Amino acid sequence: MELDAKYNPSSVEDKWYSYWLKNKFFHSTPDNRPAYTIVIPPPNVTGILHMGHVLNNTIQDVLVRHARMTGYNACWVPGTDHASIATEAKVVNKLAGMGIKKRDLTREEFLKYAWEWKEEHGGIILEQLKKLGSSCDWDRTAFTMDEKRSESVMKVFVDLYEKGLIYRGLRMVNWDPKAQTVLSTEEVVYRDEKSKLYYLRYYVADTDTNPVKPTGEEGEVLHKDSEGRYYAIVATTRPETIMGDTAMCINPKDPKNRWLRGHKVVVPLVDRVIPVIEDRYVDIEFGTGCLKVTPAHDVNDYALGKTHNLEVIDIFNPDGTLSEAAGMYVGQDRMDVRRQIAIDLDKAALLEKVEDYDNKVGYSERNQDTAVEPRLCKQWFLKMQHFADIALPPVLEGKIKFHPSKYVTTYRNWLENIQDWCISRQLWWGHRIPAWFLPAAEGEEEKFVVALTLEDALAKARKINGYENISAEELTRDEDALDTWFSSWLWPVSLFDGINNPGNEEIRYYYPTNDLVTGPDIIFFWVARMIMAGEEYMKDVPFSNVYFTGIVRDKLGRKMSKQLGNSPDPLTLIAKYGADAVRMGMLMCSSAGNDVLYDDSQVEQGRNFCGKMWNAFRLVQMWKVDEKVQQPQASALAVKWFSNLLDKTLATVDDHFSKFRINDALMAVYKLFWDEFCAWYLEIIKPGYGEGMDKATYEATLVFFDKLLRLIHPFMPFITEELWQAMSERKEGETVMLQQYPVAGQADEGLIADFEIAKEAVAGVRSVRQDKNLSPKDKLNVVVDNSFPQATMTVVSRLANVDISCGEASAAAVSFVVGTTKVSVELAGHINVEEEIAKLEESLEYQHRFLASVRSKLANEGFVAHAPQAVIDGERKKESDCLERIATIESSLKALR
RNA sequence: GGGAGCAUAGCUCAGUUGGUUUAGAGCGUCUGCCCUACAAGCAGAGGGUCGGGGGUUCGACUCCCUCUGCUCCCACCA
Repeated sequence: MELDAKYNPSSVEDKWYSYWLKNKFFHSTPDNRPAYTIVIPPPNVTGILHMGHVLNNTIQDVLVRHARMTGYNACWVPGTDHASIATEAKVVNKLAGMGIKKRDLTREEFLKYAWEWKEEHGGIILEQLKKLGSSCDWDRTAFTMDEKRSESVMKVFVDLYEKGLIYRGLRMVNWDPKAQTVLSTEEVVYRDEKSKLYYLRYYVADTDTNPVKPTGEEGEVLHKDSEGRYYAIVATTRPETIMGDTAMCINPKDPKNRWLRGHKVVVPLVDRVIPVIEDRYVDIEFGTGCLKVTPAHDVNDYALGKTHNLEVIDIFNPDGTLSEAAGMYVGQDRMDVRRQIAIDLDKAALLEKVEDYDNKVGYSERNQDTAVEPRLCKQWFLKMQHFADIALPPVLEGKIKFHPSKYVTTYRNWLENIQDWCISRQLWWGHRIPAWFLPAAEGEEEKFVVALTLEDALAKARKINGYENISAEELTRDEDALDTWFSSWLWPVSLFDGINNPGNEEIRYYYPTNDLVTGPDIIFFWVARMIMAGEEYMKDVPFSNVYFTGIVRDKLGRKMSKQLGNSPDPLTLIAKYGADAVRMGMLMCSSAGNDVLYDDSQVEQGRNFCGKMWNAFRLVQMWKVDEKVQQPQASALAVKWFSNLLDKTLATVDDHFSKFRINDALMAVYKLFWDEFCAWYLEIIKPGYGEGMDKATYEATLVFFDKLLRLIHPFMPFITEELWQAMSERKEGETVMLQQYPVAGQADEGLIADFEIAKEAVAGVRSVRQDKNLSPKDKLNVVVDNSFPQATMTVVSRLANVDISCGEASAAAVSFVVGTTKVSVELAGHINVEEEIAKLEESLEYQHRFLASVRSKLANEGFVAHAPQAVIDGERKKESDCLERIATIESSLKALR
């Protein structure tokens, strides 16, 4: 087979990916092998591949391919997430572009557009994953809103409701005025913001009937205007909410404001009279110690309102504009009103001052330009204490291991302070809540039934007193959909239909899955909740290991983002460098849990490695076996050495895999191939120009190459398949991806150590050459001690281009020490005695200093008394080795002089 | 405000219960090489008082305290 001079990934990758697909190599069905299962973190169905996906999915693919080659029935289940908020927002935007408003459409019409959008854009990301080489079982591709998954969600909702874990309640929730839906606390991200603190005048209203009586206490602060009217000053960041004020609150222990006790004050501009209440909640030190209370628009104020029985005035519409209830600025956006009301207050001499103020403002995780509004409304909640109780033990007890383990603390803290999960969303794109409302009279408490179908709902409704004759038409289904995560938390179970069809063959075989690879940013959203659902519905953990990847950043450490334009397009990279190069580039710089600083140079390194493999293969391939050629000694030794080194490295790689140190495993493999196999092994056995190669060496080399390809395959699937296929005639249906992963054997450490001495000797001679400006082509004479590993001399001779012998070097030689033996390069005519003496003296001095440090340790009675024997022996060995080296250097010096 | 983590070569990071010759790797840098596998390469070299200070110990990059500087997570201070 003729190979191109350069590796061309694009012509190779599609070819082998289709081959793998055609032969269904990725497909898994239960059999008698142990299962190895990964469920993909389902990407947004209409999303496109970014660098984070590349990292995440490369790691999953490495794990899956490795497992597949080590005897497991490996199954990587792919799928996509309906991502309700994000997708609905995209559809709303698209419709807006067409001049259609969501609220002008019926639910059915809107969903028709949404499904069209999903069909059009959905699944693109899965095609992109294929370009990466992902070995997912595509026959199992799922969608969080497909039939089975939807059915699972409905069943779980009904089940949890019946267990009393789901309830409906009026709560202060986080409202996204743009998407016009409620969000869970986890979906709100807080951002530092430069804002203003407005100091407003609240005049005392009841001076006629209840004159202000200063207490005269120390610290009392009275405010009186030029006309002698008393007023309080309230500091607020949100002056636009004063229309909703129903009280002003002071701390009963605050001497500054105690004179306000029992009074009423006037809300500025609004002219509503509100009471002054007292509560220890108020921070005396903050602002003026006076707090305006707006129960409808602040969580704490709501709590205050409850204890003090205050009226709740909701002044906002769902879209964040002011409502009729505000009485002023009706219809204007809350942010515009904030600016305007400051002006109006100032004009009315009700604005005392404005200060700069840093505070945190909540935004929707999905929508970074509209601040979240606390809002009082009725929603569906899931009680979480029960789930926290069942999800904590498996992680604390190590049944589930987190990599890195520091996330156990994060996990624990969250579960120990768990809040109920708001699961309803005012969206149409999602799983519609299976609850039906019964007709109820005005002011009467709402009545509803939760059921899988309308028929069930009707049957349930008819059992309620007074509704025995209700008809299906009178039931109205809840308009809301469920939080996206309410379907993804079932993912490891629902993918194998474990909810609808408990105990089926697949769920029994594939569950629990093995490893989960995901980002720490969704540890609460997803990881924790999957553990909850797994424990609730399978009475078992959903996975044994969670590998948390870092965030992909640019080389300056900035997050990749569209705005910064610092996020390369993975497909462009793959087209330019090849998928294997991109995979390797991502893997090299990623240790579990650490952020990844991405730089093109890493991918270039991956590309270079492909080139190296390619060329090494070309070299081996051009060799011809000559039966008449005897195996050279150097080759025989090289074969033995590399075989042992391979065994040693395999053990290292196994160890790295077992600890999820994927990048270390890759690094070990990289060095084995490049430094050891190419730079040493191939150079030793390489026949001279035009010469044939002996059969034994050639065959051993093919065995090595085959093992190396298998070893590298999980990391770089395409080039390894290409080369493996090119190695010999392969039958249709054969593939490297289903070969056995190389198994480590016992390595001869002594042989490897001897060989290291030889390598150092070679490097030493080369260094002398470079130093003396001698061509590598000129053969030199080298003399070594008897202690030099004799068997390796032939290797030194070959690689350093020297004649090597044991014995005494002449005076005209340059010497260096390798380990404890002397290597001398005969250099008659090239030697500068002064220089060599200086060099040797320098190294002699160094050895003496080292000797002194070792001896001072050994002379230390404490050391000798306390240190373990092995350590003391080690120091003794250092001492004797050092003495040997000193003797060697001194003899060289003597010879020179 | 609470919690977690990090600080080792120019850059990115290893350093696994304290002792493995005087701390390692990859990339980058410098020098010399186009030698029929590979210049996307080969050969060689330089580069660190392990953030500062203190302590424990015979011995500290490793354990403890403290300071400094970053990062992340959580939290209702208007």
